[in-house]
Amino acid sequence: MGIAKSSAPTIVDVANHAGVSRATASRAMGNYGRISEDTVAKVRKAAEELGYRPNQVARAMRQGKTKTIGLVIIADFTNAFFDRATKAIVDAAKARGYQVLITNTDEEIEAERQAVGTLLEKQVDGLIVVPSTALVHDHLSAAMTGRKPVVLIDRRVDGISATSVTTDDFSGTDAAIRHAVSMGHQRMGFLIAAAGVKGFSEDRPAMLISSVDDRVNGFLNGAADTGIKPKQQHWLYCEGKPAISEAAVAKLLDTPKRPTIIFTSNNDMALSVLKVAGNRQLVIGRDISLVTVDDSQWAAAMTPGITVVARPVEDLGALAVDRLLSEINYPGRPTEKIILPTELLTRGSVANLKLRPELDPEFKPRNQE
Amino acid sequence: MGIAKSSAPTIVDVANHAGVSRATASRAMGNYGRISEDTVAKVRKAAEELGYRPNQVARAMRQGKTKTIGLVIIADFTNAFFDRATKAIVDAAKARGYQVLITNTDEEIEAERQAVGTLLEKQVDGLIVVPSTALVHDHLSAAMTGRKPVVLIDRRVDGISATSVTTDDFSGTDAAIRHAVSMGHQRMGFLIAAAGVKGFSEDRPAMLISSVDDRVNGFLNGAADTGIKPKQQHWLYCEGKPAISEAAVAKLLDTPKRPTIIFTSNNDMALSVLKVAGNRQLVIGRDISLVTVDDSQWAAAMTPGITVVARPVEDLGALAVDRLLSEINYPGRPTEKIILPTELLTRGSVANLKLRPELDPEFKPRNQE
DNA sequence: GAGACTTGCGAGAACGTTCTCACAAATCTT
DNA sequence: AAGATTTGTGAGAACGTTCTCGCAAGTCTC
Repeated sequence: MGIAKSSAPTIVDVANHAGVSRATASRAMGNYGRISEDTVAKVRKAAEELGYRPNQVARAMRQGKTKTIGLVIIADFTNAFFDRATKAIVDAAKARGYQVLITNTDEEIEAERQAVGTLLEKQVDGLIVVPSTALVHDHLSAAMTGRKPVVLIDRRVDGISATSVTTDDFSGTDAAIRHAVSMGHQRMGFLIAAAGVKGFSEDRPAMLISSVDDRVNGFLNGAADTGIKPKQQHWLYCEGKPAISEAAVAKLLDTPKRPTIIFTSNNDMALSVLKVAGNRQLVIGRDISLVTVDDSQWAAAMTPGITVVARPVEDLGALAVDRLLSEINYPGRPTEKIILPTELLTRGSVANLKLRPELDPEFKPRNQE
Repeated sequence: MGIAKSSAPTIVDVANHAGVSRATASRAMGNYGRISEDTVAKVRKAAEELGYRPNQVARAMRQGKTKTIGLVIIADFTNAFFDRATKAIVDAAKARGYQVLITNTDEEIEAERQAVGTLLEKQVDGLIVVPSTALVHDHLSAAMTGRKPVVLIDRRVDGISATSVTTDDFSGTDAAIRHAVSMGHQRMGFLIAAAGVKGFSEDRPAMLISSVDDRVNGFLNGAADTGIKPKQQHWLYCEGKPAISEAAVAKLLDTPKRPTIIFTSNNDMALSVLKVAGNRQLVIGRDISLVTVDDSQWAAAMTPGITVVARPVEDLGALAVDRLLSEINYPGRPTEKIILPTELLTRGSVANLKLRPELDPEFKPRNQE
């Protein structure tokens, strides 16, 4: 009841309606300080009647805490990481009373720098960042100096003390190679996402993001341990555009003694393999084998299923929120570089050349019957 | 330079450092009011030296505008809509100087109600909502009464005056049916996502979300116009969980005269078809045909490609931001129900039974040679 | 039953900005 | 050259909260 107000009711309206002071009304709504139960009930009732909603901007202004975290993420192409991580982070934050301000950098450092700046101006309590490069981190360090905790996910950055939550891509790729070798594969293609490269190239670029670097090293380790000779390896570092990676796949398939298996460092490139192989009537898991990083619904549903290095992205997101909030609420906590385990999910996309050596186009039958 | 301060510099620090008043410093930073160029330069220099960043919370408090919009979206399973729409909205908002606070309702009305409340408390300037149900909208109407514009996307809600941006799913599904008929299909399965249903059922639930309702009506229209008899239609309304939809697919494939083609109302269900068909050695586009709604990278990359009703999700997101901002900045603008066109992308997942009638398991050769 | 302590509440400041108003100095009129 | 107008600046209020402090009334202690 009462006179219709043009603007939303404030704590003053509630106080007047309940016949108490502003301070008392605030205490009643906020459950703090000394206050009698009767007064709380009276104020709550008044608030209810007026449809009062506390103004969190004003509260943030006074308390210096917005209960909001900033998410700086990369959402290009079908990036299989983006949707899973975002959902996990948003849900975990909500469960702990925080909201998420989201910004997208299309893997561009300037966009990232600007996004961090904007989020800091909005007074977020902390940041979760997928760093677009390991080379530049002054803006992140500056945020930390300004007492805003930063948690990096998916990729590490050297020379910064921030907590990071990443996955053990080295072991994942290493395991993938061993699996391939156990299935009789020797000639291996490797398609590696590299933001800095123009087109594609066999030369390793100066800097790779840490997760991709780990995948490369895991590949090398697995290959060395299983006796795969460098000559049998076909490497292509490749920028992200679908047209480019499709050309790279074509190039791999056109090599004289072409690989029997292709590893791709992300899902977009795996899709390029599917597409180009399909155009050439090559059947995955028979004529050409495929392993990629990151599981997905379609990788599991296809026939054959795609063998993948699965990463616990949901756990990663939830853990990042967990760490960030503890650094927000207990400043000075030591930071940590957390590495979550990966898992090789073997499906049908890797042909068993030991059982069916004739699937290798280079196969020469010893004796014909 | 200067004495190290524990907290971030404010406009007062800038004013002192530049030797002007708070008001003048604010004018210099904000480019408004009467102010000399010399003073602007002096203040800007001081701000630069101190590393001043305006506190947007304080600004929001004073101006009553946060330059933030709230996004209430559904991110369950692989929802192909979520990532594309989110990216489009975030990018469009950023381009116009707005940030996005994102919350996820797992298609639960209570979560939606709570999310809207939280976002309003955070004083967002407007809301973009994927409504989880068409039945309840008091919280959305209340937001609009409180002068916070609301734009609905993906799904319409009757009885609310909010602007909505949806896609013409009726025509899309209608076109899909006609295409199927032109390819010789007569017995059709239809797998329809329905949140309210337990398990799956042939009975149409009391309420479907508008986009799904449009798909059903488009199916019926296309079927009626092309002379498909109701007896040849196999309908299953189905809840979202993968295990359930896989059981529903199995049921369709087990019907005595099973459908030659299955339409699914979303990508999750299409993946269930892929999976179950694969398990039974049925090849998509040969033994069983498939059409779904929403294009995706994998649908295009697979062999055969999946025929889809493509919806302009990026346009939809950008347009939603556009409309929302114009309602924010020009209150009282008339609202509008915008419907964007869909497009049938025909790929190989629909077998041509006219050319190859023997692909129909019910095919009886007229004369054997 | 008088001092010590506890309880409940209100007055006022504070958070960092922008906006309104007032006013002095500079410039324009004729 | 005196009034009228424009220009540039500062003082202070305002946004809606929460927090600190002080004070009156109530309760305990011996």
